[in-house]
Amino acid sequence: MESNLEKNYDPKGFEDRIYKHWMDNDYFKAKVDPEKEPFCIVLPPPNITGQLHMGHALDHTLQDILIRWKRMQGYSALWQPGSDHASIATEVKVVDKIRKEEGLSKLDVGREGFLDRAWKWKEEYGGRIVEQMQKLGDSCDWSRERFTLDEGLSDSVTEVFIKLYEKGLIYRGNRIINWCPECKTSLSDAEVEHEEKAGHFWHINYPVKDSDEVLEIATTRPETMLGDTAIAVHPEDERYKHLIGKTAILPLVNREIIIVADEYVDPEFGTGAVKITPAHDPNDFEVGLRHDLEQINVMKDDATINEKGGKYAGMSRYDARKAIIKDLEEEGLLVKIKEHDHNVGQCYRCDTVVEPLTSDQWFVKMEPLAKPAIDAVKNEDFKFVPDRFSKTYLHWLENIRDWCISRQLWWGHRIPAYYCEDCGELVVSKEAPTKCEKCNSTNFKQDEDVLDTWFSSALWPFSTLGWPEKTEELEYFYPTDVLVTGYDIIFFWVIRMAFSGLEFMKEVPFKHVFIHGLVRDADGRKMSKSLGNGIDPLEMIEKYGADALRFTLVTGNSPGNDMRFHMERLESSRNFANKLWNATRFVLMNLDEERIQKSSVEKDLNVADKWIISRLNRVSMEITDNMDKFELGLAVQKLYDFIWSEYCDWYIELVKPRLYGENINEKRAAQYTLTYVLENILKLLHPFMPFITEEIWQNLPTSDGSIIVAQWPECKENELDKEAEEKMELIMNGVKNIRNVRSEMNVAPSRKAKLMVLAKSENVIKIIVENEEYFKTLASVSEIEIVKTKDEVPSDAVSAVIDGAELFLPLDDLIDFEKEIERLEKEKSKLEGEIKRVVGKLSNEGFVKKAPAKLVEEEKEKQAKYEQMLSSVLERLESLKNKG
RNA sequence: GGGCGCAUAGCUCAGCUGGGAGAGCACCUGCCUUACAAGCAGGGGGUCACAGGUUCGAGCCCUGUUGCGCCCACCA
Repeated sequence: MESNLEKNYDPKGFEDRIYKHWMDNDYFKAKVDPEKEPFCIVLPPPNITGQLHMGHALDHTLQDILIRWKRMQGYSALWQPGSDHASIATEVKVVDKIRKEEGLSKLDVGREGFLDRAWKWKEEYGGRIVEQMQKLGDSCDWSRERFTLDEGLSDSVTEVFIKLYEKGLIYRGNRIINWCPECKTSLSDAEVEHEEKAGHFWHINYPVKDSDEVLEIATTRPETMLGDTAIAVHPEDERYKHLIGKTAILPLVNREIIIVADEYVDPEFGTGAVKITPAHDPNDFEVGLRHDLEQINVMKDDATINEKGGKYAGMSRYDARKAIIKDLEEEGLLVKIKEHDHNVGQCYRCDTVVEPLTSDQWFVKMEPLAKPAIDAVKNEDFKFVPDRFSKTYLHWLENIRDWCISRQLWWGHRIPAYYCEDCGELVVSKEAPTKCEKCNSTNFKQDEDVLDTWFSSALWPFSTLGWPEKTEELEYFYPTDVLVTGYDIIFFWVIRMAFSGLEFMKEVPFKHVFIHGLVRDADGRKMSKSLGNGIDPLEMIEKYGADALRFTLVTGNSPGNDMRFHMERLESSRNFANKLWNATRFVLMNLDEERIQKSSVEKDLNVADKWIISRLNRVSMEITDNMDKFELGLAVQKLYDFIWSEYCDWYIELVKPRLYGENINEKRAAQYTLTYVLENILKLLHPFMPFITEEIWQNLPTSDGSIIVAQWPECKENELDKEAEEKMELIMNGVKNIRNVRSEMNVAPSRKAKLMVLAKSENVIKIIVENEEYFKTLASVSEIEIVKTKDEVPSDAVSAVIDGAELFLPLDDLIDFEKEIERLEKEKSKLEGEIKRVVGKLSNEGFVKKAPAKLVEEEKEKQAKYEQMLSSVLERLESLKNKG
């Protein structure tokens, strides 16, 4: 038959067309279908600011594999897409754009003006990443695409906020929080990255009031002394006991500060005396609460010193640090400077060093929410894959602190809280109240802040399905089945989805959390913009095709582990696609009719057909099993080996004689099997390489519709044909051995040779004779002669010993005896090694007694086999040496 | 300070419940065999980091050591 496939594999020629075909036919649309089991994955919503990077490519490939696989298994499979408004990232980008294009600041354009521009930005750029995802082949149900700031999701955010508030789990308070002076907003603990940095320990003397004594303290951030309101010592510290309750004079500022006793102080560390700055240090804040200390915030929102800082006002915190050190030195109060490494918190968005400071913010009270989330993992209501990440999860939840959710930004969900402008009454509600219940005022002002981006992402698994409405989607698809994400966002997202789902749906949001690692560059470095070492997945798709990229990302990758991206691997994936492409061309070229019914060829299937079908069945069982366990890398490796090494390298070669032969029945059996196995290969490969499999599928005369909805091959143990597998093993072994001998003896490939077979077993002889053709075509054998004894074999023959038979190739003058002896010696020592191992095992009483009987039996068979083979080799050597 | 991961062929990595060490790339030899040179056939190459232990049997389980990496943490 004519093949419609292009001669060369060129993914660019069909990937976009295929994607369009899927879209036009609504194959990604998931319906609520009571006849089917639901399967749902929610896409981790990419930021609208984002471009598709390798991390997405990996993350999406894994999800798409699972979704396509389940869809083929007959589930109603929903991959729920959408994007995240990414509060900070987007706001920074838009602010920057306004500044560049209009020369205006955020305040200049005002809240409304800013939001207008931000939405326009979203309209313009928010869709980019969707197009990029489509290049990769993501089979999301795009008709259900959501955005964290769209109406429905905003409703669910408000609903959640109000419910938590009414339950007393959201509160507003003055607490110490992480402040980013660059983004000018508060951050949650998760949004601060800690990095060990070289710094200094400055030892400073604080004079004790009305005495000659000084108290030496040590600090890493001298500028915060402007806000000191106490010094703390350990209550049992003999050195300082007499000073407790006295006051010290804060140098430079000349404020009187109290000396308190607090268990928090470690007498062994530093000088054992700690300056306390409740407004700029989380520990000091706690100490301050215990001792009722004043909080003096000395910084503005850009981390410059404010008016409370006296002469240092207006300086940046670092300039102030220098100036203060200098002044202390001049006053003789600087004792010493020590090198000291310490942890510095940095903003996860802009890397600016975060300043802890006290501020009025909104918080979620975490402890009551964390508990069910902890239990859920302990009770295995949902599981991490691999399991070790449950430790990370539990550790974070068990030590969780309240979550600061308010952000001093405009792009996001505005907090549904209103203040009476006359009496200050706070009202939390969906709409602005019309009248103050306390003072009857009608002047209300909404809270200026927006919510942490992750507050809305936390609701993603149910908000996207329609919650708080009771939609049929929610009923059907929740809880979702698998969440696929990188280990780096367990804290940000997984944890928050877990407790949110449990709180509002009373059920875990997903059954499995499938964790993957990072894609690093070839040198193992993290891909990053600043290093410029990022590899653009779109460029790779352009050059090698999406299938090759997907294949590369999933092969040899085990769950939770980082991987390095190597171009050579991408090339080898592309080569694999090319291999499949060409195999298909071969099949298509050799078909004569549209469809061959199995029933019409069943009686003509030969050992090769039965073998490849049995192998296909076995492999498909194993692959399904691997996929059930999320071992996608193992599954795809098996498939690769089966397709390349068994289907292409062996089976296609095995069918050629029949395809080119005269016997029509034999030919049809071969044609049937070729296409049958190919079809199933395509199905098994489809989740991994969707484009090429679809392109080929649609060019097969035997296939219907789209492979995306074809049925996943299911197989049972009893469909395996062990006899055919064993027979083919013998044939392939023989062929391999003959090839090996010929190659080692430097026999020209064009030279045919007679094959003489010496075997005890009639069955072995029968198999070899029946499959004479294969020896002829695959091993350059001219004819086969069965011999009864060695005497019939010419002395100048080379031999190969396989299990059950001895194979001889009489090569007349071509024999190099020394070489042959050398080869046989090698064979001999190999066999001796094997025998030694087996005998060692079997002579071990413990093994024979305790190992499974089946295993012992197998070892015994091996021993007999090897000994038989060895004696053949020895005889052969003997006769050669006699000759020489 | 706690927790976790990694160490297997020259390179990058697989190795699922313990039962004769694998792949890709690289290397060597021979092949343009009418699907494929992005290919075919054959080959070389590993004390599975180290030291103990459990076991009839350990790359795999346990203990310890070393090296590398990551995460968490309020010692100023």
